[in-house]
Amino acid sequence: MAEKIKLKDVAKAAGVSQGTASNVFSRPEIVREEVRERVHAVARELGYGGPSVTGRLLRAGKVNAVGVAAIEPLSYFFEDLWARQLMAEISNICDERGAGVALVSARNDERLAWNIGSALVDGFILLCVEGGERLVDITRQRQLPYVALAIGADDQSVPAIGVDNFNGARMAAEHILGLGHRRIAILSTMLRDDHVGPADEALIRQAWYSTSRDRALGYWQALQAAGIDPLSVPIFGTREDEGSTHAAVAQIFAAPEPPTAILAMSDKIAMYAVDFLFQSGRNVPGDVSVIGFDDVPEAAVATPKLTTMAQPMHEIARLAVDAALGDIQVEGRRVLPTTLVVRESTAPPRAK
Amino acid sequence: MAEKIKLKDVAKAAGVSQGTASNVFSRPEIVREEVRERVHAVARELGYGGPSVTGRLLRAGKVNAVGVAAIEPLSYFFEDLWARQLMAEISNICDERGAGVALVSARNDERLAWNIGSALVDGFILLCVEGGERLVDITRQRQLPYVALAIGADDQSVPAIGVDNFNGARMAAEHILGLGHRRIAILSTMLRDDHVGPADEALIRQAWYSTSRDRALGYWQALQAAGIDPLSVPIFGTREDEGSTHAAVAQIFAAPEPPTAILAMSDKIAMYAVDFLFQSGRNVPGDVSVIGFDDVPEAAVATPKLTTMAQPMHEIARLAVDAALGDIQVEGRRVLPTTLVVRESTAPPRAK
DNA sequence: AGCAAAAATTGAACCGATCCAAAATTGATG
DNA sequence: CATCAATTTTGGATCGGTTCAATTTTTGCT
Repeated sequence: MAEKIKLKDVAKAAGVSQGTASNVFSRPEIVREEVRERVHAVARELGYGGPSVTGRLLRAGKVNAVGVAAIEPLSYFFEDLWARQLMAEISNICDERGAGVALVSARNDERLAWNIGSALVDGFILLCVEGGERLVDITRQRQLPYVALAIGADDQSVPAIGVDNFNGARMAAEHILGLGHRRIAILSTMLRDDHVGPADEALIRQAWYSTSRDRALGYWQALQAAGIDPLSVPIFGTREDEGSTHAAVAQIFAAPEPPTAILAMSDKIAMYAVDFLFQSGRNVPGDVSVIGFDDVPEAAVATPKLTTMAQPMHEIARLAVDAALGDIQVEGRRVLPTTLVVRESTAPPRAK
Repeated sequence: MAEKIKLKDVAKAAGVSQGTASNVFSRPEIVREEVRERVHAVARELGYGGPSVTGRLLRAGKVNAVGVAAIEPLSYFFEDLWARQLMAEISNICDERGAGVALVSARNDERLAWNIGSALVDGFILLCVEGGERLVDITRQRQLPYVALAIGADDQSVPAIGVDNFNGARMAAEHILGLGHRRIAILSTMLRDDHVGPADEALIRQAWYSTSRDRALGYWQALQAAGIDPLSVPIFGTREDEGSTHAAVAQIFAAPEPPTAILAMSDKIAMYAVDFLFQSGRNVPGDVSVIGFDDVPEAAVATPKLTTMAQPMHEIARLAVDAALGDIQVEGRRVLPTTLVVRESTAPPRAK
């Protein structure tokens, strides 16, 4: 079988310089039509597959692709609700920009470092759901633009895009309070890696994940303003899975005066909670109102359709892609507002 | 701001040859520890970010990544059920192999050609749900290994991996017939781009999509063997969406003697059908049995849990990745068997 | 110490294009 | 026909590493 044909071969066979041959492919408008056609003809004849991407790349230094990275198995991108929604938005933006998307990930730090180190991209979008710090550290090595999403810690030196968790949570709580609820419980996302179950004030104020902490604080602020002592409302940490959520709800509703509303820090938690309430014969929103957070696509088609705080996913994705491509510079943390989406899972408490 | 540091600079500063410096990073085991450390120290001091991927690449000629391509918007990969499941498997395999995954797509042919032409990958996996022919043509240009999945046409010159649609469908029908059903209807995936609604024999035998045709023929074979005239069982083409499926089921159940079982060529169709049956007050599997095809993840959690023919997704993904990476050679069409997964949506017909 | 074998290091070629300044060609004009 | 400007083409430098044959250094053994 023939050797791999390169530009040089084509140039020689067509009797032009390599420079001209190169122009035929990458800037056809500057070469005389006659020459252009001859070169094309020769190329076709020789079976030349067009300029090698790698060669071009080396010269250009730009790949025109963004890498999305997470400390998770690669399949995380296709399985996790939030990641999926975000990826859909990110890929749409990349489509518009004509940029490619590469998925980069590994649970193992060493492997991840290698993958991040060798990904062919112009910049990274970091999905920092877990181990955000490490992910950022590893990415820094690469010396490419990057931006962190959903990062827990609030280190101002890392470019990050996040939502206003505090005010989002406050608005969620205000919605519930505005409906007239007074007995309320909170279902939290992870506060610390090793914690599940009832949480106290200290644990919350010192939570490892600022997302969870800020949302809790937002809820509290609204409760306080409504004259309810935040410390009197039960707050349970969950792992955002069925088991820990059901356990938490079970414990909450075992109390003598169970709540009439639940503030859930994620739609996933909210949906598991709704699930459990149905199974235990309670009606949502008839007996209990539930409000989620994030507005994942499933929230709109769940039964009942979930009331929740929507993250401006589209804008997050746009900013993230621009930052990763180096088109804009994100310094410190860029905070975006959330909006309340009222659907069917919240209603005034049943009149006594 | 300093210039970009390159390997050469590090080598000079550390007083070693560029070759040695290169080895420090890519084959550390062959350089003396003392030297290795000195070079690393210098590199750190200079702020060297590790060997540039591009440079390495140019030499190596291998990217160690597979591209997955489709004639769809990029977000298709995160939104479509089947694509998602497949991608999850593909990415797991790539994880194992230490290979990266790049998503390549566009609805527009020209853009797609450009994207495929400039994707930094070692090979392609083609998701040929639609316009498979064109996708293959475009990919061929690139002169890299590729393999087509779910391709409709059966051109033996394109390396493809598919499932045994004929026998899978036959087994599905045999399951239904084995339960005692005799009045049956078929809901088909697209037979031709322009067709929806009742189909006749000619249409099926000349279907544009061999997947649909083979499944239909498989059903017929089983029906025939059970002494039922295939031409007497209604078969409706759908677009695999809610509208066309509901319409088809409505029409089917408007007949004086409606069927007691439905053979659906995809889980998506099956789920929409179940949906409609519930809405019209019929019980599944009490009144009507429904069997799907594909075994998407949702089939296992639907209500009722869907009986279906499982595609060996894991193996498909493994073969596809190996082929795209050029590790194995797929010639012509490689056909994999499907397996029956009995869940809750099928049962014997109600005794008369 | 002497010498062969093993290990480490070097230097230059090479991967496949793009880019740019300089040279060659073409065309218009006086 | 000479001159000048505009258009094309050329050759060689460059991007940032890897690799391999050749060379130098180290090690092991007598």
